[in-house]
Amino acid sequence: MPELPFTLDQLRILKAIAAQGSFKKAADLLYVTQPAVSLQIQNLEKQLEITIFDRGGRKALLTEAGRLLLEYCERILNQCDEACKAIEDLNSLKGGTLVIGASQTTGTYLMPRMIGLFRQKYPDVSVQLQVHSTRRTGWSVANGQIDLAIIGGQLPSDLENLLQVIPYATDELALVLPSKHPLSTKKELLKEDLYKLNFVTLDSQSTTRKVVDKLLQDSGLDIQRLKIEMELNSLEAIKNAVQSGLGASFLPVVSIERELSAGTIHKVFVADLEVKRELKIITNPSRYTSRASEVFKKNILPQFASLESPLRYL
Amino acid sequence: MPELPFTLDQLRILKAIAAQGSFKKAADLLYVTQPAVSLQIQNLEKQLEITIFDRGGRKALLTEAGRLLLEYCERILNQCDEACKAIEDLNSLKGGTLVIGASQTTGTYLMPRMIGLFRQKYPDVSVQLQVHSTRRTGWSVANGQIDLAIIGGQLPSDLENLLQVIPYATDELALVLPSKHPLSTKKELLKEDLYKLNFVTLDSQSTTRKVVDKLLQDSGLDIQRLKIEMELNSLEAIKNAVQSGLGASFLPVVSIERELSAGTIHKVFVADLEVKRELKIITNPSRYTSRASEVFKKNILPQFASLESPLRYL
DNA sequence: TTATTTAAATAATTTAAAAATATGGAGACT
DNA sequence: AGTCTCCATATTTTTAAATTATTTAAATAA
Repeated sequence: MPELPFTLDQLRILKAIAAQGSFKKAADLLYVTQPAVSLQIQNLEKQLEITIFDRGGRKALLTEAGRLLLEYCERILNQCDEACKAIEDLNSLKGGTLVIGASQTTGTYLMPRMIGLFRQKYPDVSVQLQVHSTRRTGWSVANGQIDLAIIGGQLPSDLENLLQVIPYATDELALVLPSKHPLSTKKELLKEDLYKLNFVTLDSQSTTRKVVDKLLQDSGLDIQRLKIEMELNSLEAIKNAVQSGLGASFLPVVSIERELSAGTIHKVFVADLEVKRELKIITNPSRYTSRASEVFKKNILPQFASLESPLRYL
Repeated sequence: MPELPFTLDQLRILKAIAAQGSFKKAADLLYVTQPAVSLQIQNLEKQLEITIFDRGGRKALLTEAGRLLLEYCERILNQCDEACKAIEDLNSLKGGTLVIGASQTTGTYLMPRMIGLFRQKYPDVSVQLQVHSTRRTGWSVANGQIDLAIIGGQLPSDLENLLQVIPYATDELALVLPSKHPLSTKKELLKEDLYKLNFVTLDSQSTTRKVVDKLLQDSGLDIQRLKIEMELNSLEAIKNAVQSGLGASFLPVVSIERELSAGTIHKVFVADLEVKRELKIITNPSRYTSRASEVFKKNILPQFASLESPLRYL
């Protein structure tokens, strides 16, 4: 690694003198005194072993070596300016990439709207959405591949300590029935009614499925007695199955907003049963937090939910 | 003129850390202590308002902003290296341009050989030869358009003080006759014999012509009585005229070397008459002297002549 | 777990570089 | 000649950056 025989300040001074044709004017332009300019150029000339300016006449004129150096000087300073701009853009969210992690549910129904809002405000930041399991999302946040994620399940305990986990919103998993189902007209079901239903569920690996099972079990239900018509790995598929009258399901309300208002699916309350899960924001506190990530967390997320109110849609 | 938010040293450090993956190793590489490296990066991060390195783990990893900055960093440092190389080349005469001025005579017969020798030694320095009158050459040297010149005439007195005038060599203006001329067999002519000759001369504007006229006049000759057959503006044309038997002429010996050895022109001595002029090197002491110019003056010129010996040809 | 190693941050001191102020000299213009 | 402008130089002051020494934190090994 060779030492550099000049500094950016010297190049800046060189450029200013060349432009102004005068040491004095260059000094004024750069808000320094004239001797400061003289000394810097003298240093530069000493270090490069060249004469840069002809100081004889009325004007300070570049020598051949000076002109050569000036060419490089301009290029270097331009690159510097560009670098500054790029960094500024990054700081002011006019560039960069935000990588967001989410589970299937939030990734499908919630994140697109959030990302839409974010991109509307910061169209120059590209956003990448990675939909994975809670576990894998957690690891990605831990090693920096994901800036910020929303999860609905439980993190492995080792990750739990490593990451910052902030409760974000409550996601209700509503019991939904086909609109033609006999029980769909009732205002409220009893827990025992659940045993009469045929369920269409997510497959047993899914975090959401586990959460539902656990909550039902905790509320005293025997999940073995529940009849499972079929297991599908896509919420959309389940929704279609329910709408076709194939069975009932516990689905996140965020995923059935449209169907509820269209009346193609019925949401039914069950006495003494609330199937809810906490959505949590996870970040890695020991890693660099990009501005984009900060902004997303502080400005975008709160617009969609708070701890007190359920998830809402803009 | 915006202030620059970073220094080249900081960029150098950034690059080193990125390459080594460690602050410590970068410090070793740059022959500074580790705190110096840390502090500089901290300054850089403060000034740019970004985080550049993820220092959490075993290795120092670049953040997104860091990677962005590094890209520019590499480009900037490369340009710096290139600039250094270009300057070095200039210093070691591997580049640059040498502008030489000369009068018609020296420019035609002397300079090509000198420049040939120079270019043989320094093939990467391009040389430009400007043939002008003594007056114009002088002004060009004064305002820096010409690095160095050889003149045979008298400079205007204002330029005389401004420029450095170094006697270089004596250029003899020999009386030449057609080889068939009756007088060409004589060993030596008398001054009076000149009145019998028909002269082919340079036009009266020419410096060389003026010099010749003045010397003849000074030696007691009445130049009005000399018969001038014709005035031409080219030495080559005069040489041809003389060879064709149209008349005699006073010509610089440097211009008739070939013809003398071929015997197509005869050089004749005139008793008590020496038509000689001083060739002088002129430079501008108040201006930057390029290496190429220095070398030309110190190494090339002395090989062709000295004050004691007349001009010689290699 | 605890000890050990390694890396980076921090604190305090020293050193060095780059400013400013004041002054002097040379060329240009009146 | 006299004045003005511009650059160089000398000296002092200020500021910045480097060093040594120490602390903190993380990763590795016993």
